Amino acid sequence: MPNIGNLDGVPSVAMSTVISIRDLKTHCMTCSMRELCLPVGLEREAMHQLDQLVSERRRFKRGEPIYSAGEPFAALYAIRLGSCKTTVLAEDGREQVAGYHMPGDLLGLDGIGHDRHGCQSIALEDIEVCVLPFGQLEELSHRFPPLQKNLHRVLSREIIRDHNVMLLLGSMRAEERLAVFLLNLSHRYHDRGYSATEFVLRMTREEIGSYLGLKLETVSRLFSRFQQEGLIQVQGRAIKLLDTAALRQLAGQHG
Amino acid sequence: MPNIGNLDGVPSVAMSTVISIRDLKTHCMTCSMRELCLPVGLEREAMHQLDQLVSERRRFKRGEPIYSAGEPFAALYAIRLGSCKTTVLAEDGREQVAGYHMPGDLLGLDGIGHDRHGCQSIALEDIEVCVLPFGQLEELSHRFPPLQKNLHRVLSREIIRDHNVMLLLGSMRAEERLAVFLLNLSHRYHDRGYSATEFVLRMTREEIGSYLGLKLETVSRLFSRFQQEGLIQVQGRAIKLLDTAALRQLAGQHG
DNA sequence: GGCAGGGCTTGAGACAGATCAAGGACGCTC
DNA sequence: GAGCGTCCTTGATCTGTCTCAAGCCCTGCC
Repeated sequence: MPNIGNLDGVPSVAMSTVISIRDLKTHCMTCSMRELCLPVGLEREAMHQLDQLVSERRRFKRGEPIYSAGEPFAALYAIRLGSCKTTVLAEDGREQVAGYHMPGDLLGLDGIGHDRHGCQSIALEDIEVCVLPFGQLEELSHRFPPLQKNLHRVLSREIIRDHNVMLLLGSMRAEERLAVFLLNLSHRYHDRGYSATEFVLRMTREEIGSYLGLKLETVSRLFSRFQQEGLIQVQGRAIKLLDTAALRQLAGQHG
Repeated sequence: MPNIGNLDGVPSVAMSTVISIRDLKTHCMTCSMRELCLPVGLEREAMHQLDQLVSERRRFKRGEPIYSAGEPFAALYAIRLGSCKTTVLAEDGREQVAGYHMPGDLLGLDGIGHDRHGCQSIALEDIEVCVLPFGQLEELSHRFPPLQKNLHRVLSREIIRDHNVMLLLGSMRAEERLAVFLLNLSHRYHDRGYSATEFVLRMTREEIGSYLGLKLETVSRLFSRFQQEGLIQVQGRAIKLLDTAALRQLAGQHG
C-alpha cells in the first residue's frame, strides 16, 4: 500500500497522520463497521450528518498513542482499522491494560467525565480512527434521538464490559481468565467477519497478563498447557481454537 | 419513625414501598444530594422538570433488591438515603461485588446497554431511591442540554471508576487494595458531609473481600494488622482512620 | 437469661501464581 | 547472513493468599 499521507509531494509532517475524510470518499454509509459502530440503525439523514461531523481520520503506527492520560478531552475516536490497547496508569507508574479495542469500537469514553483523558490508548499495530469531536457529537445527538440512544448504549455497554472484567479479575482462576479472554476475542473477530477459531494476537504475553491480572510467565505456561490438553494450538501469536466447548466449560460458560 | 407508608388507613400493599414524591414535598431543589446527583448545575426550569419526572420514591429494607439481573430496564435510581451494593453474577453462580453506592449515586446504568439489567443492586441498610424513568429522562435531557451533559458525565465517571477498580484488582497487593478501599470510602463520606476519618462500614468482611478480590479471612487479618500498626482503629464495623498519610502511602497515592 | 446463628478473628498448613534464572526463537537492521 | 534485541518458553524455588478449622462475640429470639 502506498504512503497515502505523502501524495502530491505535500510535506508529510501533518499529512502523515491527518487526512481529510471527504477526500478519501470514506463514509459511515459505506464503512464496513457501520453495524458495530455509532451509526447503527440510523436513518439516511442522521448518518449523513454524522459523516459530516467526522472531521478527520488519523493514522497511527504501532506503539503510538491515540490519546494520552491528562490530555484535554475533545473527541471520541472510532476505530476503522487495526487495534489498540487502553491502559490505566497508577500514580506509582504501574500500568494496567483496561481493554483491547478493534474496528467499530469507540475510544476515549473515559474523557467525558472530567473533560480530560484519564487513561491512554496505544496502537498495537498500524491503526486508523475517525475523529468525532464530542461537542458536535452531543449537538448532533441532540437533533437525532436515535443517535443519542446509540451513544448512551455505547457508554452503558462499556460499563457492562468493565463489570465482567471485574468478575474475571476478582473471582476467577488463571486458567479461567485466559479461557474467557480467548473466547471473547474469538467472538469479537467473528462479529467482524473474521474466523472465530483462528486469529493472530496483536499483543505480547505481558500485555495479556496485565489485562488478566497475571504475570507473563503464567500466561505463557497456560498457553502451553492448553495446547498440551488439545484445547488450542499456539505458535507465537498465532492461535487456533481446537475445542471451544472445553474452553467454554473452563470459562464457566455453559452455553 | 412512623411507618409513612400506612398513613390514613390506606391499604399498605402498594403504599409500603411506593410514595408519591410530591405528597412528601421532596424536590431536587431542596434535596441535600443535589450537588452530587443529576441536577448539579441545572437552571431552575430544568431542575423543576426533573422533579416532575421523578415519578416516585421507593424504600427498601436491608437485603432487598432495588433491581435484579435479567429484569427489563425501565429506570435509573438515584439514592436519597442509605447505601447498597451492586453485584455481578457469573453463569456458575459466583458473585462479584462491583460497587458500593451511597446517597447521590445513580444506579442501574448498566441496564441502558441492552434494555435489561445485567447485574443487581441490593440494599445494605434501609434505603430510599428516586425513580427516574429512563425514556422520560432521555427526552428531558434532549430538551435541556446541560442535563444531557450531566448524564454523559455520570456514565463516563462510572467507566473511570471501573477502570480504577481494574487497576486495583489487576495489579495491587491485598494491603494496597484495602488501603485504597478505606480511603475511597473516607473521601466519599467527606463529600457527603460526614467525617472523613470515622465511619461505620455497611458491609460484611465477605462483601469487602468480594469487591477487592480477597477472601474474608484475608480482609479480617488485614484489619487486625492495620490496627496493630496504628493505621486504623477497628471495632467490628466501626472504623477510625488514624494515619491517613500512611494509608495513602500504602495505596500508592503520593498526595 | 439462655440459646442459636451469623459474623468475625486467628492459627496452621496447602497451593496457585509470582519470582528468579537461563536459554531459545524470531524478526529487525546493517 | 550475521548480530542484536525483544519476546517467549521452561524450570526451580519462593511467598502471598487461600483453605480448613476452631473458637469468640455479638444480636435477636424464645
